[in-house]
Amino acid sequence: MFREFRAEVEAALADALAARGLPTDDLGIEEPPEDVPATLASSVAFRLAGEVGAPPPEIAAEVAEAVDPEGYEYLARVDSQGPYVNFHAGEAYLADTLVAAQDGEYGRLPDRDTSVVVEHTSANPTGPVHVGRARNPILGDAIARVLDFAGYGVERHYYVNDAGRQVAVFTWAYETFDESDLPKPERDRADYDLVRYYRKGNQFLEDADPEEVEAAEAEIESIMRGLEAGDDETYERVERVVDRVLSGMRDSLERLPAEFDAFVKETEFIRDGSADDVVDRLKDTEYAVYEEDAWQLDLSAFGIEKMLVFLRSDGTTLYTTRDLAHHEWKFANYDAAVTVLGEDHKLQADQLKAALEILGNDTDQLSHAIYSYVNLPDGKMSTRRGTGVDLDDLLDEAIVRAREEVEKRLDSRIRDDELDEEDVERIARQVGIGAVRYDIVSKQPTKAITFEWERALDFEAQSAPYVQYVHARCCGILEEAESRGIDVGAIEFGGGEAAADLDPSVLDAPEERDLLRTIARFPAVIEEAAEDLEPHVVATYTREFAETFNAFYRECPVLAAEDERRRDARLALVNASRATVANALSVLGVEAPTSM
RNA sequence: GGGCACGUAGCUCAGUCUGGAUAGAGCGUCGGACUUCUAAUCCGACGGUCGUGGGUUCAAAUCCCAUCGUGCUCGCCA
Repeated sequence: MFREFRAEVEAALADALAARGLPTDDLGIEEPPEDVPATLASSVAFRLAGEVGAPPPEIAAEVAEAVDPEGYEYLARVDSQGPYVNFHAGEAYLADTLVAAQDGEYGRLPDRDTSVVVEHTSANPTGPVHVGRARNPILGDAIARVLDFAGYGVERHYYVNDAGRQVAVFTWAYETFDESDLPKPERDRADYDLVRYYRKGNQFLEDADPEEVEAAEAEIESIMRGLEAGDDETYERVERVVDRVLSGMRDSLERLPAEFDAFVKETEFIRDGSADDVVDRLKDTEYAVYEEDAWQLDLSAFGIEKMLVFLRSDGTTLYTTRDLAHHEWKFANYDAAVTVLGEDHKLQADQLKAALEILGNDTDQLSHAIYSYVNLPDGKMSTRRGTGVDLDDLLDEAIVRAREEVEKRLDSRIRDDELDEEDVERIARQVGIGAVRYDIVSKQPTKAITFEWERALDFEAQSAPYVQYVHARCCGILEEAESRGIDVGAIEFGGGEAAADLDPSVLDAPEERDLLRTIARFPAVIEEAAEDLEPHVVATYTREFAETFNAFYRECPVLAAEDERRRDARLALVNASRATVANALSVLGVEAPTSM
């Protein structure tokens, strides 16, 4: 209801100002501090002081007087406090919020009939996913979920780099080295198995005799040429390695979970000729220059000083050339495209956008979500060098520690439900993985993260379990209600005749009203997170929500409420809370346990 | 060196885009609350030159300029 209320406030204030011939371009609508009872406020009086020639408090009082709440559904009262105009929501605001949030899909915004392709992760298929890379799928998946919940038609794509030097090196190494020369794999899975060849190959290229290296390089180059020429046999050799490594990486990603609608291969854009088509079209533009036998793009008109080579002197395309074809394909098939990238790809992303514009595309369709890398306290993670923490190890450790916490609490449980081994397993997994995911998704993407075990696996407040616990509490109350024969789903609202009819106005405790007001804001939080591609605002919201709910939980007994009307209203409020926190967690990709 | 990001309590972070009411949380420290719908919870105390210096403004953590520190980047790699 917050979004509706905000729209009413804007309209009412603009009307009042316009009627007095005052400018309405900046209404100064803001959320007041916590101790101010209003739902929204305006600081417009400051700006009008010069215009009107009166002190702001005087103007604020006048404006408050001039705004007419008549005819609005939720705007009940307007007053002023010092220089601020305060807007108060009426009973209908809270009552309608309570009703709306009974819907299990509460917070989902109306369908926008707009398709968005979210490309994320797209890690080179060279080995197991490590924690340094894990921010991408966690952020990317959350962005996809937020957009979906905000009413977009979302597809998730993983762009597979199966045409670059790295996979050529990999293919050569796989075909060259013998398993008996390799260390034991860290796990019994394809990506852990094959990465040994990749590491061995890279090590060889660094350390071996120059002659041997030269021979190896010749082989690697022939693989790259074969790919470029669309040679089927080479393609099959490479795919044999790529597909197997990728299947292992997918297993890791699915644990987060991060799943994809499509794995789009770079080689597709070579084989269907679209990369060549891009080259031909770029050559004809005024930005194209032929220097040192290579075709390049002068992007200085776009504020980019670095030249973009789009065709090598040997006539082969580059990653970016193929990515241009890839993006034109996205533009042809979707209304919008979002790509989640590490900050090290920032320049490349800018070049890509400029080149797409030169090719005549509307680049407003393309947004990049850029995040900073996750480093270890003593340096970078690298698949090639084998430094870094594998995502699987982090998730395993998280589950082990979560399990210890569950077991530690088993004895002291007040609640007399019996958790069996299956429950313990489930809770450990939900909490452990949720904690890792939440830790990463709750921070601004631009901020660098240094990975530390203890911090990533801290289950205390401001973590996933803190929020998950609220959900479990809601479920506990609702379950208890059901077991006492109260049909929460059948509680009806306002004006009905049954005794169980619910009257939201009995929710008059400050904790109840705070909770409803917080629930009312949820759809606006989704809207903001989707617009800015910043799911961390949803995480911030879940914390505020959990705090507000816990205050309610402390002060307002539900099942032991003084009378039935109050009990039923509170049950509805718990039901609304459950839907809100469940959906907020779902948007973050964090599971919501029904018991903990 | 050029470009881009980041710098808020001892530590980890919200708030910055869109300037506005005494700058908010958590961890840690100290002190309290379980015969109660789950204590992975709650309540209280302590803790801040919002990197620094200028500027714009009635008003700056927020905008502009400079500066310091950190990270990323500046391949016919991806």
